[in-house]
Amino acid sequence: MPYWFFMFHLLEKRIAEAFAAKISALYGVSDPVSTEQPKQASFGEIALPAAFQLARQLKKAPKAIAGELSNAVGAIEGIAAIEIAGNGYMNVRLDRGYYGDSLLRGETQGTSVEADKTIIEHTNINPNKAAHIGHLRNAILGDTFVRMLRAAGRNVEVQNYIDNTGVQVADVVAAFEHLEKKSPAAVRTLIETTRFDYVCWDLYARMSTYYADHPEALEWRKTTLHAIESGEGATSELAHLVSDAIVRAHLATMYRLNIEYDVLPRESEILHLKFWAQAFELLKERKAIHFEGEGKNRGCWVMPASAFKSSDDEEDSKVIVRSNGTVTYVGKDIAYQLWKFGLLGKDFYYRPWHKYPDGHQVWASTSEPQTGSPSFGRGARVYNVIDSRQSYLQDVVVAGLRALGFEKQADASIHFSYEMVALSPRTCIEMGIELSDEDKKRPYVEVSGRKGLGVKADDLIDKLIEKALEEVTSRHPDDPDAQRREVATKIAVGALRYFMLKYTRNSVIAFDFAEALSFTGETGVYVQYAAVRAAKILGKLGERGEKLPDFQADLTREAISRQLTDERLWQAVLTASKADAAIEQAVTSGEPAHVARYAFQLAQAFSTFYQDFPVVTETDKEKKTFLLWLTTYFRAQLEHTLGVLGIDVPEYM
RNA sequence: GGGGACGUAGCUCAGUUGGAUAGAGCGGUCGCCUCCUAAGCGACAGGUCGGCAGUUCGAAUCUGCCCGUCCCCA
Repeated sequence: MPYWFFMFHLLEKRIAEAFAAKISALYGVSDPVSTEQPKQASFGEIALPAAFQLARQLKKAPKAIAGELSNAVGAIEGIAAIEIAGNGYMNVRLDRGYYGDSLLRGETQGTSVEADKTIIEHTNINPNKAAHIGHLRNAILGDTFVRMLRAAGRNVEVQNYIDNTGVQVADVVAAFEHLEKKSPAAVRTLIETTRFDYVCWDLYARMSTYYADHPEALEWRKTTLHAIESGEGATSELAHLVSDAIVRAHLATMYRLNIEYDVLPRESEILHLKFWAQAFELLKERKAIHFEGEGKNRGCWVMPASAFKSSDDEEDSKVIVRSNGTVTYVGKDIAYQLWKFGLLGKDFYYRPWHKYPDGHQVWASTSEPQTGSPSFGRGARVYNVIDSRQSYLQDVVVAGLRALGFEKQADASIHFSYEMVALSPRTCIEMGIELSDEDKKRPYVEVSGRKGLGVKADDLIDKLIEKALEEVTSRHPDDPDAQRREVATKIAVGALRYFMLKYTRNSVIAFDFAEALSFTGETGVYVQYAAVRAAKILGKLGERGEKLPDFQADLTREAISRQLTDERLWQAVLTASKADAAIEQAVTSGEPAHVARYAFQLAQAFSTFYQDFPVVTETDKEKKTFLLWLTTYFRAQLEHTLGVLGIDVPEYM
């Protein structure tokens, strides 16, 4: 990564260090000096509030301290001036020529990828029906965070856990066997001839209704779960058929959104390779859980509440193994989390599952020994992208690690939580979902797979593509259909990914079709449009028979300095140079929305530049060269930032 | 009952560690295509940052209480 990607950061650091040294020398105070963005661009580029903090300790007016400091600090490379403003702010003005020159001529450093592995688990959809918009938020957040970390030089492994032995799969299997009377062969035909994930979506909702009306049918669920766990017989075969087909459908859906995975650890292998048994021994051996002899949890293995919350009430203990000997989800999750850190003492085998068009291979766990397969897991840090409703269970998992003595790994277990995607009442009505008067007044209505209430991911993507195609066709009616469709697809994906990313993680998204289908304002489409226009300027140059200048040769530092006296150009350069600072900050705060927000600001800066400066027709040679350089720089930064968001730039729009 | 999240413009949301005149998009009103694509640009209107008290030189931000919405655990 070129060091100039961090030009702004570098100067901030340089200034902070220079002031910290001077403060220490003058006042004997050794606090780190913080920098801020000035409230208004006209104040300068970097603001130092240090005088306010010192004022209390030194019992002196902030303004006087600021005056002393700015006089004493002396010349700093790359800084043009320091001004005192307000009650004691020190505002720094950068040397514009120095800054622009560094961006143009800065030398590149080799990319250093961290040795430690970061594991990100996301998507994790029950393989029993089509993916819906809630799953999209999970996958898009997870995938974007992966891209952010990789852009910041981290070594990342993407896992998508598949619960192919759970209740949800069992219910669909039971529905095929008992409601539909289908043999495995008949289901195989369905898989080959229908939108199987959609068929299962409806069937799952039907089964749930049936259970509600015929509670005795719940016995089917029990026997089906047993059959699946045994791994033998027609029912088990059916379960594998269903879940494998649905997993393929999910991966195809996610691939439409540029989302790929490295490995699919599956619950069936966790069972057959007896991960839980191993974890159970460990938990007992290290006394992380104990057998309850009395009370409501009599006969259960429980983890004391004191391990995961500020209560030692026996009532709040978490049951890990039920009195009938079956293990709870949390128990299995602890085993799985131990495996992710390489702490379980057991491992999966892997077989190739799917190869993406770019050659990237996804592996799936298997219980049969394989030759030549890679290894997974053994992470130094683990992010679990799971919605906030499960934060209690995630806390218990981390407490389990802690109780086992794995403090470091407990600290490195991060629940990357996010709020759910619900439906706006308006959208429910549009979709023909009946709402009670009470629900109509709510800001949103929760989706429910059990009721089949929700927006399917592929339906939404299709709808977005059709809408984009209309727009593309109205602008380019004569272009070949395939080309228009390709452009429309990139626009649709950009719109969807941006929509899911623009909200911070802890805000509930009340999904609204009108909003999601919007292509104006703060949208992915707006950012793509900026990137397309930047590329178009450079394309236009070629059409006119002109060549791109050799910027390093043609633009002297003096020339850059002259051009950057124009405030508008300076602000443009400044905004464009902050891409990696924005990404870095978003990584630190764990908030992909910050990258989306920066992308929008970057596109806004370009749109303003585009409006103010006709590049191709510029007659002043030096200015034209500079404008062309800035255009290439904008283009690179827009594409880089969109890439981190997983959004492609269309050929045209 | 216990734990957590949230409450900012008509609507949907940002708001870095407490800092300068609280921002953006949508919606509304009014302008801008002979010129690299108007999926764009500019301007205007719109606020008791849920309420009260406190800490502080300074609070949308921190603390306490209250009101309201949602989620989880029992």
